[in-house]
Amino acid sequence: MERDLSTASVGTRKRRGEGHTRRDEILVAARELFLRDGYEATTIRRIADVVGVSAPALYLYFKDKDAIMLALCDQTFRSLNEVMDGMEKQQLAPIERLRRCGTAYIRFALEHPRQYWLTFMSGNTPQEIKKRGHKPDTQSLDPDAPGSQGAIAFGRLMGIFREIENSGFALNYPVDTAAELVWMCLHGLVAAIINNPEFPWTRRDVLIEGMLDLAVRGVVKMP
Amino acid sequence: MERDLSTASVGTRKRRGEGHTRRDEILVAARELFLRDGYEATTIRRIADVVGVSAPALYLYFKDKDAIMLALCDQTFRSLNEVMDGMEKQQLAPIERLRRCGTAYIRFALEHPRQYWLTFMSGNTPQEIKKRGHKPDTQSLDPDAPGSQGAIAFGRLMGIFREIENSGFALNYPVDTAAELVWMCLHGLVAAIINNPEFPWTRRDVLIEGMLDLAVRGVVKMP
DNA sequence: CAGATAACTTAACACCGATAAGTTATCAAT
DNA sequence: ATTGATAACTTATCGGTGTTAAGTTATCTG
Repeated sequence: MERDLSTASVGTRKRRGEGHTRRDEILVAARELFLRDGYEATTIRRIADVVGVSAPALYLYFKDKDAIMLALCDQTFRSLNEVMDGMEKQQLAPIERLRRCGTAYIRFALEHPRQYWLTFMSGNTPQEIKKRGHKPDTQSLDPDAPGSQGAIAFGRLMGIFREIENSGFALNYPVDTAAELVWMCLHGLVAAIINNPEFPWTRRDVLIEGMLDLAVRGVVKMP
Repeated sequence: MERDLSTASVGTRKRRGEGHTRRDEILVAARELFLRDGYEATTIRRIADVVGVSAPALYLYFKDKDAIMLALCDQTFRSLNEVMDGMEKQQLAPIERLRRCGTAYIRFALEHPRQYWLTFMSGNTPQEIKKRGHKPDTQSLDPDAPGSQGAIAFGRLMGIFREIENSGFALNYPVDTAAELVWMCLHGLVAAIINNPEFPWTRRDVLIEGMLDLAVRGVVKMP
C-alpha cells in the first residue's frame, strides 16, 4: 500500500567497513516514517522494512528506538543552528536580531514539532541537556555528543540577550531573567500549538507576531 | 514491591446498581499510577491489578485507555475551575482579576506539577479535548461531558478579557487572540519550570511577577 | 586457503491494548 | 422459592510492540 519508500539496491549486505552507510539509510527511512506517521505508529519493524533489513539489524546501529529519534533530533537542530549562524553573521540592530531569531525559532519549532517535542517537552530530555546550565558556554559543548544540538540552539538564543545588554539597552529585568521570560513566551507559544494542533487557534501568523511584540515590549524599555 | 496501593475489600464483586463505584476506583488507581509512572508505563493490566479486577473489566467502564486519561484530565480541570470560581466571586477591578487568576493558575500548576504535565504537556491528551473548540459558550456546555472542563476553563479566561474590554480598556488584540497569548505566556512559564526543575532559573517569584506584568502590559493598552 | 569477525537473520521473550465468548452473582417477578 | 434476565465480571486469545539471544553468512586479513 505504501511500498514507495524503497531504497535502491535492496537485499544487499554491506561490505566490511561500510556499516555506517546502513546507519544513514536507517535515519533517512526513520525520518520519513516519523514525520509521516508519528512516533508511536512508527515501529522498528516498519523502519526495518523500508530499509530492507530485519528488525534486530537496527540494534547494530542504535541502542534503542529513542536513540534513533535522538539522532534525528540532533540532525534537525543542527539545521536550526545553521539558520541561527546565518542570522548572527548579518549585521542587525540587536533588537531586530532578537525578533528575527525569535521568529526563526518559532518557525523551526512548528516545522519540526515532533523533534521539538522530544527535545524540549517530553520530560525524557537526556540529562546532559537538563543539567548543563544555560549561560551555556556554547564552546564547551561537544557538538557531536547526542542531544547537545538542542542545548546549543538554546544557548545561542540566550547569547542574543547578552548582546542586547552589551549594546546599552535598558531592560526591565536583569538579563538572565529577561532572557528566561522571553524564551518562556516563545516556548509557551510553540508548546501550546504543538500539543494541541487541532485546537482552533486564531491566525497563526498573528499569534507569532503578537507574541514577539508582547515579549520584546515587555522586556526592553522602549524610549 | 509496590503492592501498597491496595483497595479495601478486594475480590468483591459489585452489586447490581453499583458499577459506578468501580468506575471511581479505577480512576483513583489510574491517577495514582499515571502520576507515579507516566502514561506509557501505566498499563491497563497494572491499573486492573491495583483495583483488584481483571484487565478487560476496565472496558466495561471506559472505551479505551485514552478515555481513562480523558476522565482524569477532566477531574484536574474541574478542580482548577473551582479555584477560578472562587476568584470570580470576589469583586475586583477586571485587570486585577486577570492578575489574580493568572497567579492562581500558575500556583495551581506548580503545586500539582505532575497533574499539570499529564493534562497540558504530555502529548497524550485525548482527542476530544483537542477537538473541542474554544469560544465555548460556557453556558451551553454540559459540564459532565468528558472533555468539556478544559473548554470551560478557557472560556473563563476569555470572559475576563471581555470584562476588561467592557469596562473601557482597549486591547492590542481581539479578545480570543489576547486570551490565547496570555495563556501561552503562563503556560510557557510553568511548562519550562516543570520540565526543567533542576535548571538554575532566576528567582521564581520574580519570574512569576515578571511574566504577569509582561502579559498584562503586552495585551492591555495602558493609558 | 583458513580463521576472524562485521553484518546480518531467525526465533523467541515478555509485554501491550483490545475483543470474543463464557461465567457468576444478584435482582425482579412470579 | 424458583426462574429468568442481566449486570458484573473472568478466561482465553489476537495481533501487535520493543528487545535480546543465538545462529548464519559474507567479506576481509594473514
